Amino acid sequence: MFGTKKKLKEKIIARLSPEFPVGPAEVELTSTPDQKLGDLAMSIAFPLSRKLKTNPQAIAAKLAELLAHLEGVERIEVAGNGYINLYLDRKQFFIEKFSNLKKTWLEPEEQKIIVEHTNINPNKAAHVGHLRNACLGDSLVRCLHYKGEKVEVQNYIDDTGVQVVEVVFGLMELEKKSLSELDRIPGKFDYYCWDLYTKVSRYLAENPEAQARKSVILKKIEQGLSPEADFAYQVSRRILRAHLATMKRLDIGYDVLPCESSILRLKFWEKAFEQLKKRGAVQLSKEGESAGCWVMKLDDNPEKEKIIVRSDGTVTYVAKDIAYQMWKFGLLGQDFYYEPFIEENGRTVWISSAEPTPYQVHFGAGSKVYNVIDVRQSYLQKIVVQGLKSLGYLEQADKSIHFSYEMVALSPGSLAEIKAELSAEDKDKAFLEVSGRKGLGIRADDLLDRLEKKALGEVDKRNPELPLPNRQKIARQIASASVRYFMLKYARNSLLVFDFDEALNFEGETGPYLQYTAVRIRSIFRKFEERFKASYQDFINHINPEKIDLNSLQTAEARDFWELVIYASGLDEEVLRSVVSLEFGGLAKFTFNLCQKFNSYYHHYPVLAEKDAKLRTLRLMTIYFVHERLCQALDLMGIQVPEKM
RNA sequence: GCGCCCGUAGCUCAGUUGGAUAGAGCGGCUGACUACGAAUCAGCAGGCCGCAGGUUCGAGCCCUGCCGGGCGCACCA
Repeated sequence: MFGTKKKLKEKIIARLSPEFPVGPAEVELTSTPDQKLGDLAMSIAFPLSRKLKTNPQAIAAKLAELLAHLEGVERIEVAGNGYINLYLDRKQFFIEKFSNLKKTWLEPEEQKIIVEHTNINPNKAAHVGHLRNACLGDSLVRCLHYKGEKVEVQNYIDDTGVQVVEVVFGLMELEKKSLSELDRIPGKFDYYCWDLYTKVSRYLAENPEAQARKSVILKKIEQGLSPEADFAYQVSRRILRAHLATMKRLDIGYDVLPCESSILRLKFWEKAFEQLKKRGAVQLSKEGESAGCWVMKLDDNPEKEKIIVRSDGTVTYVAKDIAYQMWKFGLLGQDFYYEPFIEENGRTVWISSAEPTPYQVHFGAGSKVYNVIDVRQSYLQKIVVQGLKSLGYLEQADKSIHFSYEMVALSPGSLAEIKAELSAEDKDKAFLEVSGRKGLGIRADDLLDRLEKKALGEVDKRNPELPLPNRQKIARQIASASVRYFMLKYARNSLLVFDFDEALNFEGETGPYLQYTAVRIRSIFRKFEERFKASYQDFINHINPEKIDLNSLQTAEARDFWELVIYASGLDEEVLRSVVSLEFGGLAKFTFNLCQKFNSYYHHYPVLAEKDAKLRTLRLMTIYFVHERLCQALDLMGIQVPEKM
């Protein structure tokens, strides 16, 4: 559809521009509210009527006359009080789309795009809030790939921050563990730390004097002194492995894991600081509350200033982030060293190192950067961008995108299910924010386990003849699809109140519904091969699309066929819209609607049972067409199609 | 106090730079499995789009004010 519109638009402008003041900005082809009103609509007559001070209907009639006999357009009508509706040449359209199923009209625009997502503090298990981040980020990556962009996926690891420090504090001071005992802690280490982290938070709240001991540990970790730094290293690496394993369950992967410890040891900040000072982007505050600190003034509010370097010379989180952001754009004049961390499906995931390594790989230096971070960080992200601006990197500041989304909260029902202990104040709220510190959260692996268990039960009922490993694989695919669709279907600005009943539903607008639709189409393909003793793919490849006869279709079927075809052709546009708006709800909705339309079609028109060979072939082509588009859409959402369901 | 976001059906949410008759899912009520798989489909009920003004050919969408809710505004990350 994207390609069709693009071509049509050019032709329309060529026809109209000699007589009317119209250009690419004015001519907009939109869909009609009803198929009866045509396939594409233009509302250009309305703005023109204002400019030319005549009534819109008269202008529309004139325009329609100029547009008569456009290639690919069967007829044009003026409708309503001035809409111009285009009816496409259906056969030509279908043949073109059918013959170019693997092709996209979208084109890459950037040299290299960096997408940073997941970014979980390596001190506890991943929870549902992190899943939203990773699912959004991964779908963006997939859509950018589809568009033809070169993409690098980064997952930033804050392995020296206070969150890790608190777990180290817990291990050393509360649990009295030695470094060698760490490896021997049984079970899921990320779960162990989940509990330990809340225990430490409570301890620190009750024993304020312990803060000093914690600060000592923090300093030692930042300076790389043992054994504290070794503890932090062990803890963060082991939990990082757990996080990557969790994300792998959702088919989410990464190219590189830049670590804060590397940023500190390679002195990235010092390089950034020099540039900032030279440019006057930061000033040494002489008076007031911030005396002795290096601060950055805010563009939109000169009264306010943000502290970048503390009076004791240590750097804040934003400072490190500015340096990191500069590195992403290749503005630091320095790179990390790298070593392989793990291998996933034949893809190496690299991790940063402060020491030279034998590996000649390089990351960063993107032309555009997306940071997938929740909305609460908007203020800090703005400061990071301002840092780039005040250094004179205007283009980079412009292409430094904060992909923000609202947080995940828990419904009262969900809180009851995890047996959360709530304060009197929290009990009255309609929902509660996920909090690792309080231990309030649904762990990602717990959710996936529950979904898999439920899915396996359903698969067992329907496909008892399948071997257990197959059924388990299907259950995993269903659980993953369920989570991914759930995380994508909401607009990113809307607060997601997590509820088990909704998340565990496999019916209606859910991931499994989409999978089920694809499975049923494939089931027809399989039956075709059994019945006709021929490869379905070969059959499709040998069809001559020119020979199809759409006029032989009954009125209702012609309508339903066309609706399905034209809707399925909207994928390219939907992907582009997702990438531009960073909203994936539209893509999710598109896929769901496509499935609904197909399921309805499927109930009305038998395919294999159809006696008329020509009609059967046309229906086979139709469902093949839908299947291809559907699978592309599913892949963009990271949803796999099970062999059976 | 300042800034950002949200308010649409009983519930959870869509609504494509302002466009034609505001849509889904869940829940409720009717129906449809000897069929290419019922994790499905067909249908019914359910709406002062928070409230009040304004802008215009046209407003759920834009502007102003108000009401209700959330999140930011640290020498925390």
